[in-house]
Amino acid sequence: MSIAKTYNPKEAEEKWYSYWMENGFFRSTPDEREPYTIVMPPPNVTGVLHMGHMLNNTIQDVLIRRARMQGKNACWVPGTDHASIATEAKVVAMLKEQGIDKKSITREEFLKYAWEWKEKYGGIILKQLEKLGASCDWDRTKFTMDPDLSEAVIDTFIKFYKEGYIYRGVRMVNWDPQGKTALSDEEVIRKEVNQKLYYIRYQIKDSDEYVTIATTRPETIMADTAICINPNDTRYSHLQGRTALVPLINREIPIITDEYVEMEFGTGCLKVTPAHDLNDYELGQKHNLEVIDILDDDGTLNEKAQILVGEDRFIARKKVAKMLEEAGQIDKIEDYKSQVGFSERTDAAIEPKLSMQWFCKMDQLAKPALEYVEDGTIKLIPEKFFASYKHWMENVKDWCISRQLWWGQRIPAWYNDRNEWVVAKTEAEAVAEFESLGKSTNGIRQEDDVLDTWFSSGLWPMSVFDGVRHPDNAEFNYYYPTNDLVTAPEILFFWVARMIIMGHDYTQKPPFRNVYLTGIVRDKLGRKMSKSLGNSPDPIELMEQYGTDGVRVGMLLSSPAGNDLMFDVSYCEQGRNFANKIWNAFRLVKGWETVDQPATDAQKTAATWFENRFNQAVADIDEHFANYRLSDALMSTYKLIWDDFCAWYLELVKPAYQAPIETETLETVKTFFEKVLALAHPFMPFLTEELWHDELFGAREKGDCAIVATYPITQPFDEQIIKEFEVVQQVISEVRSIRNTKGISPKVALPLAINATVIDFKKYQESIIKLANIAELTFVSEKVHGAVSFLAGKDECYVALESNIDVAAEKERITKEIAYLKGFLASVEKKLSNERFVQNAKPEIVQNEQNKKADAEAKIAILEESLRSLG
RNA sequence: GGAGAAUUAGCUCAGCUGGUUCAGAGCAUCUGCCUUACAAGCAGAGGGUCACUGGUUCGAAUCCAGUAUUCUCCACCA
Repeated sequence: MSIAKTYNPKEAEEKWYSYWMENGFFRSTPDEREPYTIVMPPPNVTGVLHMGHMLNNTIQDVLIRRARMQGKNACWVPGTDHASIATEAKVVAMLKEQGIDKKSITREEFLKYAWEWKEKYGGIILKQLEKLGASCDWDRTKFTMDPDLSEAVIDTFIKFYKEGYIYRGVRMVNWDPQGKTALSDEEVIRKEVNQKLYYIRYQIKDSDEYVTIATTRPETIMADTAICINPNDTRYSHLQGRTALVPLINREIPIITDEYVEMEFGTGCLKVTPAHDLNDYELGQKHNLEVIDILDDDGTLNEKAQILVGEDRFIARKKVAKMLEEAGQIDKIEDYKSQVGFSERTDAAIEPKLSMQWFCKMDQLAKPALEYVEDGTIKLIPEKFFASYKHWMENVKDWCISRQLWWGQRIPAWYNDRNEWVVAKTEAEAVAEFESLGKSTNGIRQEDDVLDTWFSSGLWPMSVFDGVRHPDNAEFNYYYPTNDLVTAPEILFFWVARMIIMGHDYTQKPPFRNVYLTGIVRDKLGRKMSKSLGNSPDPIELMEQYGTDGVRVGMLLSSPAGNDLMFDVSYCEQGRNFANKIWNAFRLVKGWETVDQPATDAQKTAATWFENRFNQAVADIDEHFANYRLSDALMSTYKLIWDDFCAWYLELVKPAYQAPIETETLETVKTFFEKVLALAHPFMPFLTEELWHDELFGAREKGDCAIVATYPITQPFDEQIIKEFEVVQQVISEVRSIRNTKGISPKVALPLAINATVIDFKKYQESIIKLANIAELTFVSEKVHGAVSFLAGKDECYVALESNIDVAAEKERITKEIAYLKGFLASVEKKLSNERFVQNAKPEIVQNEQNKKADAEAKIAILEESLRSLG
């Protein structure tokens, strides 16, 4: 029976994914085996698969599949994140398209829309992961707003509150005027922006004098409550204690002094606007200044501004500047570059805003989380991220955890009509709490505050096993701490640090042992792949085009941990080609007729070599996995299969055209084939499963699948055998090379004579004849004259050509080689004659140099002899 | 403004605590092959002052210092 000439991934992919699913191979329940657990970083519920997910989840799948094959109880928990602000923004936009304003509907109505939307569009990404071959335990799929997970979030809030980590207060926060919510520091992205620096004159009261200040934000002058100068600044000493007038509105403000003001910057005078700048706020606190907040939640000016009420801050900026100019109160305007914060999600310019919010105290919580990484309990891979992790942990500020949104877990705080409040899980408990405090419960209500998404995702490794609500449950105890976390470095602080903090606070254990930080997927030009740039290929299309296995291989081929991946479709092509190579190797074996015979000696020799080489490769691969060097592990697998298995082993045992193969050898080949399929399975699950079930291997028992095949275990191997065969390979290559350079067709069989003094070539006689196409192989003990010669190791080989050899060319070639060896020898001798080297270097190094010397001398002697014999 | 990282073949990257894994791999390139598993292939070949300048050392791609270029993270100076 013949099979297709090229591998057709599509069919295999559909067939085997549903087969795995139906037979429960992805499912995990606690048992006596060692668990191996990964919780998937939950993609946003609104997300669609992009190249970053592709990389991330391929890595996780490779790890989980390998662990499963190693006999561990592998559990990969998938899920999605409600992504509070990002999702709410999308729902708001959707409603807007339908002509519905968020303000016009109630919270309950909005949430109804949001849930509908989530049901409709949410989780597309999980479906897409199936195409990738992700072997998640889908029965465990979680969503961060599932009732049990939400309850865990509320419980945690209350616990942290009781432990004193959570407090409520008025602080300067990052305000997103578009999302109309507070943000944490981590959600603010700073970008350099070209701005104008306006030099504005403030008149001194009862005088014709002016003081000039420099600001980038003239629209905030109406909120000024002081002018500040450095007390040491003699230029302005005469102004101390005077009063200035805010331009346009002529409000009186004091002139104060503080060393905070840099004399060199601008004019050395600072306008103090406590409501709209963090530093000014602190200055205001210090000097007891009034706080005038002239901005509404949406970034428009309110009535306190007195002028331009209702205008957006950026329009107001221009208008104020114009009005000042007309009033002659602008000295000059300079171009100026400065850092401005933008909302990570809405990209709106952040407004520092004084606001009542909930905060989580971080300093104490952060300490054990830092220790875990410091003492190696948790390993960051690659380690280079430790420095910034440490820096963040040591400088972490309190975390603003409340968001003025609807989509998320509502903060369990209850207020009465006097705005007194208690923290309680239910209204009933709140009532009881109020009463026990002797406070009114009139008008009891909750505010429209929800918790930061990262507060809930921080619990993810615990909450997916219900470990927050029921820490004693068997599943949690079995699977937690999880093993590996695979995620992007961007969210090291957002997410990883907080999981460690929360995990420790609950369990006194780390939530995972290893954090594998993947790189960013970039295009060939080094640009980050993004939708807006349009430089990202559609992963689904890629999989259609190159096959899922091909794309998986392509992704991994050049992505060492933590390094960015310069993605190019040619990698997928390489992956596809590799899949095809395996497919065709299989076709070869499948096509053989058999004869009931034992293996020949040559076949046995080949099998011995390959077995040792295989074990060597397994050892390599194991080591690469231990170091999380997946691309190296893949490359070792790739070379083992392509070069050693296909190009050498199969060629060695391959019977002549239409000749049958010995049954014993076929069995050996099949055994090896299964082993290499097992090695390749984590990388190429579909192809390997497809071949695994081919009738070539006979009928498989139920459950005998590549997905649960035994992953090869490191076995001892004989390096000598491998090295010896390398010399044999060298002989074969040299003969081929001679053909190539002399323009002799590969079909022409050549005679070969070997003066074997080191290697037992007799053992490989047949192999050499076969692969180098040798007409006659003789063993000689003396130099063969008139033949092309070459050295394989230290044994000389001769190929007698029919035509006379080109003596001049041979001489030149040999002379060149001698020259090279002599140069090499000279450098070795120089070393050895250096007393300080002999004295200082380790004995084995010196011995090595001596070996090199003897080696080179022996080779030179042989070559010089050859040269002489050429006349 | 601070911190970290990178710079090795045309491209993407290995190269651990200095010395036979020391100048490597894959891809690409070139030459020859439609050899009956595979042209998505086979065989062979070429290709690098290890960014630059110094230093340490018997010995440096490897350690140190400086320079250049690039990247990332962190940081509230109007």
